[in-house]
Amino acid sequence: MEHSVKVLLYEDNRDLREGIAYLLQATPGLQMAGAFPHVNNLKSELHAYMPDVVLLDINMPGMSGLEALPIIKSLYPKTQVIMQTVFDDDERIFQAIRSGASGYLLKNTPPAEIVQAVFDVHRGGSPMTTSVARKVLQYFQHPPKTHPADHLLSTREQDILKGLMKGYSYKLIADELHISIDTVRTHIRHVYDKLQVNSKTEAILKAMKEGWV
Amino acid sequence: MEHSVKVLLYEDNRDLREGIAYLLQATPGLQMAGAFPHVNNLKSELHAYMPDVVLLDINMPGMSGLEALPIIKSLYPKTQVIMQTVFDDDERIFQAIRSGASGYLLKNTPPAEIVQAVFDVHRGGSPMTTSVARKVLQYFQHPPKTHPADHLLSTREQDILKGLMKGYSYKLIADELHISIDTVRTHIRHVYDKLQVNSKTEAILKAMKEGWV
DNA sequence: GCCACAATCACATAAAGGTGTGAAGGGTGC
DNA sequence: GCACCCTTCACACCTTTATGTGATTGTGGC
Repeated sequence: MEHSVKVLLYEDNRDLREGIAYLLQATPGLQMAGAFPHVNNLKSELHAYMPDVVLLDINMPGMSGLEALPIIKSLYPKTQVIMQTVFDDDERIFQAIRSGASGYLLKNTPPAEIVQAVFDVHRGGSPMTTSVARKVLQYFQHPPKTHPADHLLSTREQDILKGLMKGYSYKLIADELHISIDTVRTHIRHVYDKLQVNSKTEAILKAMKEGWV
Repeated sequence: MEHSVKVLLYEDNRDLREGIAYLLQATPGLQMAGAFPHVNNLKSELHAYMPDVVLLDINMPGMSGLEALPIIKSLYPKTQVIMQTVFDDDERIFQAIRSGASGYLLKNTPPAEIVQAVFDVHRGGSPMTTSVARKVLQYFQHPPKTHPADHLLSTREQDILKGLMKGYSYKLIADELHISIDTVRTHIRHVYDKLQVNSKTEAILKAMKEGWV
């Protein structure tokens, strides 16, 4: 094989940091470039060590791993980053993914798997704790819907809005719902008032942006 | 713990099927309900065994695993399905995910990990081969864009369409692009012709559906 | 040079959409 | 009962869009 994989580790817990560092350093094919308790000197450390893989704890004093991640990916896009955290809440996970994380491990991951994960990301895989993977899949199946419309718009108003979002004209909507076109106008007026828009296009765009596709 | 996890296995390769079946059957906490080389009797087998987890090969003679998956999920939504395949092409992966697969393992997965995967899905996780996970993450970061518009619509026509998609009126678009409103009309006419629509709304919806958001 | 096409503009007409105003019946809640 | 909202409808007036027809200029290919 070519050169060994250079790893940089950020982890504020000293025992954990030294433990992982020792393990990585002792693994053939891996090269432990450095291990730090915070990311305050991130840029200079990245420049100095040019790591292939960064193991990044999310919760650290000072700048968090989530803030550090986009910096790493913007400066060195090819660097693979594995996030580590005790929390598996959706928000952090998706923020990390959007920022370009290549792996996401919970802190209960056994050390041997961490080592495996480093190799995995370097080979182009994305090691993930299975519970994290599940959340990612669920996001696919049910893109998050913020439903303020449910109580903001009445059921009839939602019917009309759905009609608009299908590209229907007032007349078509009226026919489909078996009401007069003037009634459709009235409902649309109310929808516009509530969504604070004043054209069909704006209403549709807003409805889509808010997620109720 | 409560009752053991009931597993149903579909795999056309006899050696593989019997090997995995033996392993599952020999694992404490797992109950091997049945192992079949095809899904032609899927419904009756599901009804007979009521499995917690289904291990489903994609490439089988007759009905494929991808076709069987939606049937399983529609009949027994709570049943967890792990897909197994030798191919990791994007199309199959995303079709499986959309159909509700909870796990996705490549065929080179060691048997011990298959067993682990069964427990994982039953616990609510989503075991995935890391290369599959990578594709899923990439899909997140760069939602696929089909850009037929690039050559279908001229640059100016795309400018106008973008204006529409921002909710602008003809007049606003004209001002922004420093052209007359009649020119905007002309371009929009051409856009409608090319997209085969006949209203602003339809054009916007089509543009969004095609991905050029 | 000719052709196709992109980009610009103009004038005109009909259809669709947006807004003001008003009103009647049904339902919920206090 | 009364206030408030939802749903339904009507008429009027104006703006925005959609479409028909036609024209000029410039660019790139053959």
